[in-house]
Amino acid sequence: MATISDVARAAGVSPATVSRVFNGGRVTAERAERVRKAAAVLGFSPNRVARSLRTQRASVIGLLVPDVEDPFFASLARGVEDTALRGSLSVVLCNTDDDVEKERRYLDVALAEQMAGVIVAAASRTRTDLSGLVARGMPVVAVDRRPRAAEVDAVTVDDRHGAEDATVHLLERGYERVACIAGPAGTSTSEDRLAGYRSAMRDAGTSDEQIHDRTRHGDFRVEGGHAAMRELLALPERPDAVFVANNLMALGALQALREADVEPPAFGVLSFGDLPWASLVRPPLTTVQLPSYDLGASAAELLQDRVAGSGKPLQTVVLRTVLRVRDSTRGPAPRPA
Amino acid sequence: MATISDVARAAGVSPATVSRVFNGGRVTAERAERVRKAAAVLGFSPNRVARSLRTQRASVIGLLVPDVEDPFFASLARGVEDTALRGSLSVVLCNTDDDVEKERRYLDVALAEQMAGVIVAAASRTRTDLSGLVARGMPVVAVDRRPRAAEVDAVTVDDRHGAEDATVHLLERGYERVACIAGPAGTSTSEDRLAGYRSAMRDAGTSDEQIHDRTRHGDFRVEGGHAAMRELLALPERPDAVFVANNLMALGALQALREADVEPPAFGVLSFGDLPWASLVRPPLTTVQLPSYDLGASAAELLQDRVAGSGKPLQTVVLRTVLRVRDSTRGPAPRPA
DNA sequence: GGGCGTCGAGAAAACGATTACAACGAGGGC
DNA sequence: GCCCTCGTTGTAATCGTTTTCTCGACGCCC
Repeated sequence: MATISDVARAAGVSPATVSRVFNGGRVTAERAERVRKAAAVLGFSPNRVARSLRTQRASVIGLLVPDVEDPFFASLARGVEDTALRGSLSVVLCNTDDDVEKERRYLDVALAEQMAGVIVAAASRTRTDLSGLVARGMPVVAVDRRPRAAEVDAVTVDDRHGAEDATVHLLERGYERVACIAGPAGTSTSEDRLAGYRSAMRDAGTSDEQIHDRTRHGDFRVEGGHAAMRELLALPERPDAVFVANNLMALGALQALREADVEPPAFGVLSFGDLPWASLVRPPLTTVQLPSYDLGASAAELLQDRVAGSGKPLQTVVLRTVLRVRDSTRGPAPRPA
Repeated sequence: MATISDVARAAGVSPATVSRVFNGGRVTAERAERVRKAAAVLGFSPNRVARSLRTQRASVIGLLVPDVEDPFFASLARGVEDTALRGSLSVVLCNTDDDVEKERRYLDVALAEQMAGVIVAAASRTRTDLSGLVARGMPVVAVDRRPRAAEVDAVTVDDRHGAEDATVHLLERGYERVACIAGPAGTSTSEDRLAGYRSAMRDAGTSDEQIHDRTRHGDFRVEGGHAAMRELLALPERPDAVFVANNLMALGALQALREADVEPPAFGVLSFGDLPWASLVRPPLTTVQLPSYDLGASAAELLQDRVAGSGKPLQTVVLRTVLRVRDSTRGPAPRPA
């Protein structure tokens, strides 16, 4: 690779001048032209590593998600990447597997790598520690999940209302014993969605004991949804519908239902979080659609502002969910009169 | 952040000694201990940017895929990331959208960023140009799709045989007019799969004209599959089964079938490339399972070898596909005798 | 015409690590 | 006892940029 000095020599100027040409310094038109020509001939493009070292700012941001194989986070990642590209930032992808230790190691890398900033879907609301980054002046944006300490910008969805609306929908459709497969304790999304479910159930007159009995916690993964659904089906007072707190667990729940020969919509199924194939499953699945792409895009925009040095006060952007009603919640079989 | 000199001062040694402690140089045990203690106290970890500049080698690799929202590439990305992590490399994610120009820009970034290497699922077999990177000594591994110029390592699947087996399966199940929704011309995966389909059809005695008439090209995306399926359904001699060359187009094809009230398995549907929900669609979809994760993992391993300076001759690793038979190809309705 | 402000360009000092080289001390062989 | 060798350590150069000075030239105003 040609260096800035090579270009300088070829154009008969100093390296400083070349740098100024590429960074918008004041250079006479004639010299700038000579530099540009020389750079083109030599195929020069500034070494970003050296630039980073000097400016103490990289053109790379980190994106920490639990698992990019989850369609929700894949879409979010896509939103981040598209937006970052427009700001000529590169995105380093990190899968944390919701493992706080793994997450911590990645955050250390972000520091050592002098990344321009980090977007993180925190593995744990209480145990994820972003204060080290913040203290060292690294811009951080929380996405999807709120971290406990509120010292960073955040982009989330309105989990609580989304879950409440969804649960109300199930009740309105005539289901009488609506169960809930919640996420793991300790993530804000899980807790908020559970809160929404509970709130709707209480409003409908269900007792706290019943609500508690009909709630299971999964791990936001297929297997967890499967196991939780089996437990729910084994209850003495078997539920007739389930609100599942994320897409992958809904997949597991559907499998469990199929194994037990229980079919929607006689048994109502509603997934919080869309699935690309939700309309193809028979019957098509009612879902709460999450603006996953926009979540990523907004987070990336917010981060870019911070990287550029915006001094705005911290903000939390909350995006809306949309209930997409399909056949899986059409209503229970009419009861014999 | 503490620098190496800070640590050196705190430990009462020279920066060189600190560096040696961290890079396996010869240092007396007593001093090494002092250095480690000082580093721990100061929370020091070597600045990777400075290290990269000095050693001319980064700890970041680029991963260029068409679209990480495609479950196939998401899984592949996951394989790359997991493997890279073990070698303490970070992965920069780049979505090319199969756009050669966008891909070229990303390759330029890889150079400017001095990345350790690049794994690329080439946007085009003929127009993707990796020679610039290779000429500058950057390790490159092609994944999933073979580039034309064979001067790089590659990890692919056995597309041709997989497609041939799949087509044979459809024929064996009694379908008589097996159509094909192929990918865009110009990618090796598309061409190899089409070749496999053709080969099986010819062996079954189908004429080249008929084969040609029953073939449509899509863009590897949902919409392309949808459009192609509609065209196929409108043929005067309507096919009774379709071999779809990738997962997303299969999704589109299924939608088109549903809109036309055509149901598998009376109409056979087989997807090349798995879908996480293939078993949930009714009827469950027969697929050719691709080792997407392993594809990524192998590519990352190969790249790490190269980064470490392995002088082995170039290699191409070909992974096997597995035909996963499900109900969508159970066979056509028995014909009236 | 002199002083002053402005603008452009170059020299050189960072940024924080690695590493070639030289220096130094100790130990062993003769 | 001297010299050679070997193993550790420190000094300083280096990677390729950006950026702060400094300097010179130029133009303008009084």
